[in-house]
Amino acid sequence: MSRRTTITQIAERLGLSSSTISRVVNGEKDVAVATRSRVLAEMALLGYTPDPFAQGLKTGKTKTIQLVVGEVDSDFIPTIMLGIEKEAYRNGYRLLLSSLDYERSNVAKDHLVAGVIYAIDPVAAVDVRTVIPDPDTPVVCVYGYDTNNHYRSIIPDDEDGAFQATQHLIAIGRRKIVHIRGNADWFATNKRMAGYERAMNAAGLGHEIRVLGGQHYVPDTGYYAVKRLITENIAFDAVFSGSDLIAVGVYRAAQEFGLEIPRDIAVVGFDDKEFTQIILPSLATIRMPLQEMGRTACRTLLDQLNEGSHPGGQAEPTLVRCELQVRESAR
Amino acid sequence: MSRRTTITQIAERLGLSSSTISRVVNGEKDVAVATRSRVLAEMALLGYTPDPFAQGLKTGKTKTIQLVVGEVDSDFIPTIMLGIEKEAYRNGYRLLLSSLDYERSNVAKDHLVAGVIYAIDPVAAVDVRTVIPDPDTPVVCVYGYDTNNHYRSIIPDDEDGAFQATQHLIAIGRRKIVHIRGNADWFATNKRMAGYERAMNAAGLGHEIRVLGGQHYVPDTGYYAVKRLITENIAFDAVFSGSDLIAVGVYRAAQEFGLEIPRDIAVVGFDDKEFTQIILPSLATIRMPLQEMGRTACRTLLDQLNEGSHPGGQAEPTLVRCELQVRESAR
DNA sequence: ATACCTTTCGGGCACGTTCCCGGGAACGTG
DNA sequence: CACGTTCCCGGGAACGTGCCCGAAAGGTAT
Repeated sequence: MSRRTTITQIAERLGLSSSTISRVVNGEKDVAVATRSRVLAEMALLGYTPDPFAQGLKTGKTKTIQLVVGEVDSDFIPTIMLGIEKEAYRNGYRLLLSSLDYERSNVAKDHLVAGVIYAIDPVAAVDVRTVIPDPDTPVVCVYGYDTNNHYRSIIPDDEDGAFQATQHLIAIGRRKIVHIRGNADWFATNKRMAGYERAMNAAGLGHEIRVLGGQHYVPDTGYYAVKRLITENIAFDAVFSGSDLIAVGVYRAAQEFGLEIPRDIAVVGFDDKEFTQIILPSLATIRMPLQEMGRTACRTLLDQLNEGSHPGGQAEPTLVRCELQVRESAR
Repeated sequence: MSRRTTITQIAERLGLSSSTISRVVNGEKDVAVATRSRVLAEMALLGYTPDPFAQGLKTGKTKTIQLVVGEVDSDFIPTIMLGIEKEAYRNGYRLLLSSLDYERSNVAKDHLVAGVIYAIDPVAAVDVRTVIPDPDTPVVCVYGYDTNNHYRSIIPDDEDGAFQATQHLIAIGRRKIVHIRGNADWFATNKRMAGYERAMNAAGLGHEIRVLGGQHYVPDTGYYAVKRLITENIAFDAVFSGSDLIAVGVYRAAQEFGLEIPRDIAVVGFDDKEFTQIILPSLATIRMPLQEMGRTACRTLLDQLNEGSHPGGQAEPTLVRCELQVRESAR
């Protein structure tokens, strides 16, 4: 219950006015070097921190950014959050957490937050403008993206990741490389397929391009794709899976039909989920730099906040480079 | 940039005083029914919400609770967070997110938060009192617990979970059940062993009790334990693993030595990680009610906030019941 | 009729901070 | 010496809300 130290207390103890203390707190120029250091010393002594409420009330600005997540217990969001958090706190910003389900219409309703970061699963792409009531609050999307590019967004470079995966399979001597894709509702599905095709064409393997799947991102999609290849007697020596989960299906089919990984078929997945290092053989995959994506998203928002410059018209999503993780399934 | 509607605006439009509006906002009794409804209608019309800054400045109280997490990208924390979040927002509280790493000494430093929830990995048990500067701020721990029970904490009932696991193995006809435990630094390790022993004794299998492991919660611990059993020619028909990760090691050893799961040995893990449903055969395990734990933790904190009653002396941790997930590895 | 209580409402100060404005001292420049 | 300019610093009004205190109106008991 002990009252916190205020700006006026310091002023009285030093025989100054509260205005002066305020000036040194905000780092303004109109204060002598001697007085400044005196104030700083006293502040440190009493352990002064400015009252966020009084500050917010007076200025109308906040050092709080709202973090809206689709599902907190999604696989990737937490790591993204970690990146956002580091960057935010490093710049003296607080993080207000809220789930999309429970905020819906009242995101940034009270002028309590300086900006909003949307960390949403891209599958459930929403028109972000419909959710933000105030068109003036800066918004940045990460992982998912705003459907009409009205706000800036940071997303993984799926196309390049797929390119790396395919290129690696080619590099270890595979030629008949099959791509098993997920459902096309998700934009990344096409990006990954494009990367696969580009790598094949670049290696002069355009005639070997073969794409299967197209169902959901679950093991069954991989299982049935491989099963079909075998029953139809189509030769292949490698699989680039649209996701790690699809690769699990490939594993199951391979085991069932007596194919050995990676001897008979090499496999590369996408996502770098935890189990890729647990299953046998360990699954080579594409790792998305989740933490860096979060960091970049926060950085982008902070820049908008400082410059006060609004993105204005359209803005292409910023792509972040993915990285190949070479493991037993593809070497 | 448009200014928000304030309490005084409503007062002027209705020919009342700001005090009256304040009274109806806070639901106090000294206001006529007629005036109350008039004010409420006007509030709804203008879309009024009280300014959190002005409120906080005046009252010194906040509707914000601080959520301190060990590692956001830990396996269990996110789901716990989800439970906390639901309960918090349902009661009109905001959630301030901060990581232990970046907050350390300045948790709840400014009187900005009403209370603190610690969602920490229990392995790195900290003396929470040393981190909270103000002894008067209510604190609740979840998943991990305060080493000296100075604050209330919500943790899974590891002992009962282990009991259920062992009991199930007995129910499906196994007798020579081995327990492979993790490292004893973590308090839950002993709880789980105790549950195992209690179930064995209750079934009159006390003479069959056999505990191995004791190293870290990694696959190798399970692998070498099983390897030792086999090389020393000790008969066993089931394994209760201290964690899912340890069970993975059991799987590997079983495969290496030609033991079939669950025919030769049944396996039950602990944690219900995602990969338990991906590996073959799917791993039976104990599921911790993470979301409910979060909910309970938040509920507990809110109760403390409302009653203003401090836990006072010591408080035993609240145990939340775990649930057995029967899968292929143990049926 | 007076005294007293209850209900309903307004006036006004305070919370801690920012910011505009103005004043004095010091420092030049003609 | 008079003047303008720069550098420091204080006074005081807000920001939107809560809350204490008192006032007016109406009712009831004496």
